[in-house]
Amino acid sequence: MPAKRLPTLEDVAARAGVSRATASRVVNADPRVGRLAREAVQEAIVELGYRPNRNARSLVRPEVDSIAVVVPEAEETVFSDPFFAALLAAITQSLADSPVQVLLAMGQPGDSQKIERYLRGGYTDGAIVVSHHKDDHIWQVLTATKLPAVYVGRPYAGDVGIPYVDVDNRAGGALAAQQLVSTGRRRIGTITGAMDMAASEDRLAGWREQLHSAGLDAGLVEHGDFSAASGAVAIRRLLKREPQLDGVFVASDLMAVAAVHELQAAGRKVPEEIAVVGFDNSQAAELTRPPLTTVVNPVTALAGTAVKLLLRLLEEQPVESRVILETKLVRRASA
Amino acid sequence: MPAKRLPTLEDVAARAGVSRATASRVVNADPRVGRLAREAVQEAIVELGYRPNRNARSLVRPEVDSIAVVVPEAEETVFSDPFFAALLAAITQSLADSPVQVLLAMGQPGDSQKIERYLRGGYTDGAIVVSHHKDDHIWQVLTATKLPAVYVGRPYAGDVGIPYVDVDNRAGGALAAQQLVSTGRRRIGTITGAMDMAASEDRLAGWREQLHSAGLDAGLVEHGDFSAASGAVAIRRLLKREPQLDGVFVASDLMAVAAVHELQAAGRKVPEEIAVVGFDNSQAAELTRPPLTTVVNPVTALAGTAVKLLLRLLEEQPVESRVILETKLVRRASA
DNA sequence: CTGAAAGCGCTTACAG
DNA sequence: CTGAAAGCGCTTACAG
Repeated sequence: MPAKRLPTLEDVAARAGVSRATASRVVNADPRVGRLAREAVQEAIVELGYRPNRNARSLVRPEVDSIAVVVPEAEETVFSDPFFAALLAAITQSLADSPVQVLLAMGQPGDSQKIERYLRGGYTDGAIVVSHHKDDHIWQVLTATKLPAVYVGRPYAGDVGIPYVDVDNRAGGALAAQQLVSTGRRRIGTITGAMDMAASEDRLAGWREQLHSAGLDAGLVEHGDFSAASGAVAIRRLLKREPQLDGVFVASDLMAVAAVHELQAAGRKVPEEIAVVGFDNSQAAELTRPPLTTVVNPVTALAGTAVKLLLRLLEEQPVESRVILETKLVRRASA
Repeated sequence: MPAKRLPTLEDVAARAGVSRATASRVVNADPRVGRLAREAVQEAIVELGYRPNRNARSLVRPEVDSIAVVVPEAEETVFSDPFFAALLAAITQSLADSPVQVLLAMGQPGDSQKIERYLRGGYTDGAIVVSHHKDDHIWQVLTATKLPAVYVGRPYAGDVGIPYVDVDNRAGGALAAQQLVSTGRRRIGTITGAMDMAASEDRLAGWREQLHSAGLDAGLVEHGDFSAASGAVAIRRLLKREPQLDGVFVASDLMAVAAVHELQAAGRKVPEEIAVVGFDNSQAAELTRPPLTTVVNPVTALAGTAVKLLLRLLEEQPVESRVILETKLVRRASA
């Protein structure tokens, strides 16, 4: 007799004096079980503290158990950037009423091996990949293993045969630039996100496009990496390069808030002397002083669409290969 | 032939011209497999895009697969209160090098049924329960199903036979009060957390104790629920009740930051006219103006201890029934 | 080094 | 309404 063994359905059946089949039917709320049998089984379940073995069930009833949200970023990043928090909350919420588990797989962006091993390992039935960098090999793994997957954010490599949802980042960057231009700013810079990500490229492209068509210099570009610290550093560099800087588009609110703090610390008035436009429309944008003018990142729609696509993929139904969501500018005090 | 079937080990074996046993050994990196066989199997795996079926493996090799972090709070709360974010990050990190999955189970605090069903459902091998309210029946479920579990934070019902880790909340409340008293404040209030949680009780008790022993009125108590909004409401009530209020201990930084904003909006200078002490030592405490004096909630140690205890429980080793972590005050500008 | 066979805990036609 | 039996995909003594 082993030291400790969890009670199985067999134990429950024995105790209730019925067959495993009947016990199983009770557990699964199958209506065609007699009252006496049902009650006996229910009692046995309580007495034994029976919990079904999920693995055994899944083996024989192949349903969707879990989907992984893959974020090739460090844990600190994931939990400190409100964009991820909001996206994760939204994904979790879209699946709240289904029995599908949401697993979170994170890992250093440089080293996606752990994630790749995870994806290959059969731990999950599908994946939503959220923050995708140029150098990771995630899509190759997804393709090789045929794991149903959806990207949030255009894959850097372009169309790789995996459907994706994205916000129109290019239009967003353009909106931001337009706001700065149309309010009379002339020395306009931008702080980009990590340049190994498609979103950063697109936002920059939109910004650049607008400056060009306004006949302004589109050279005042500094690269951040979406972290608060990088925003502070970048704005300092920008000021150094162009002391007359009077407007800046920062590719995320997290960086933008840091940049505003930095500007204020340097004695520059926002928005009087320099206007700042962020991206994301996160809570922080609203709470910081002055409140941030920013481009909306429709997190809930992004999450909902990704989940919907993945669920369809898992049911082997056809899905759009890409969905691009519109964005808009929210005008507040900073620009 | 079914429309679509994932390749199994059997398929791999057939393709490689070996037995399932050998194929299995290659997948599990068993050294005693000949080079030719190994290579043939590896090739087959790649060609077929084989992913092992985790359920089948777990069935036969009963290892710890996943642990659930149970937070009986709404998704929004979990993702907006930095305390949870920090705790989740820390728990995830402690398990980063192990193959153990971290599942996140959330749900409305009033309605813990969904969580209870989840816990009974056999979805996970163990649980860390993080934010526990008086009315939920989680511990009863854990006890009934013998699911290995650890609480972060003293269970409201007291010693229920489930080990827990907690910070010394009572001492923390006392430290906060002491700081206010010792800097000459005399009309000192407090904003509590949700009163159906042990942490709120303990922090309040510590605060009360100190005021009593300083011979001050300990009646200026307003109840919040740990949300930012509740902090704002509570400080207004406090001011209404006692316009001379010159010090307040707020039971979380999230509420404290909101209270400070509210005070500033009402034209009160912090700390000159009114001192504020928070709890948690979250990032926000550092970033808000003025920076918050606050009591440290040692999140990393809390998480690390909880994981350690749970892992031991899962290995059926004996564990302490409770671990209480010390706390300290971090002095900044707000008090 | 390799394979045939048993078995993990469950569900589900099938037969009654 | 109920049970005997097959089978899900894998691992692992056991025997060779």
